[in-house]
Amino acid sequence: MAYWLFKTEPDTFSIDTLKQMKVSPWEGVRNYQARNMLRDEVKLGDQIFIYHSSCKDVGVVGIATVTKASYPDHFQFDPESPYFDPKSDPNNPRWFMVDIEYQRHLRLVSLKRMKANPALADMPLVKKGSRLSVMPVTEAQWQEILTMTGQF
DNA sequence: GCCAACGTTGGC
DNA sequence: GCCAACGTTGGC
Repeated sequence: MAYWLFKTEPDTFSIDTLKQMKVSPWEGVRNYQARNMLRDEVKLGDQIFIYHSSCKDVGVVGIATVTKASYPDHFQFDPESPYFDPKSDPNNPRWFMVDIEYQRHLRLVSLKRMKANPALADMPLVKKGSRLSVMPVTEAQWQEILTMTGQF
């Protein structure tokens, strides 16, 4: 089982939205590096930190698990969707997604605190200019962030 | 294949 | 809302 961090803008889709939906597709990832991980590496049962970006309280806010691995993101073929990609070929889809299930909220671990923690210095998240929206998390980083919530 | 122009991300 | 940093596009 592997660990990941998924970014989302809470104004669009928050940890609370996920809690209400219980299970949701993680659609709309339109970045090749992130796509490759969603398509090839994120597996059933993997654990995910949900991270809120572009908002007042930026940071890790909860945990989800993968309930369905890698399948084509159908929104890429929907002209009405903001995630529509006219260049994607239905016979060879460009974008993939997974389904995730809400597990629990965490007390906010802010980006500021994560940046200040040397144990997390290798995370793409804390590096200047990083825009990766799906990233791997090592077991040590996962445990460190859990410890930082103070919830045990 | 280079790289300038452009659009987007995301913290602040 | 600003803007630096980044990824993508497309002309050549």
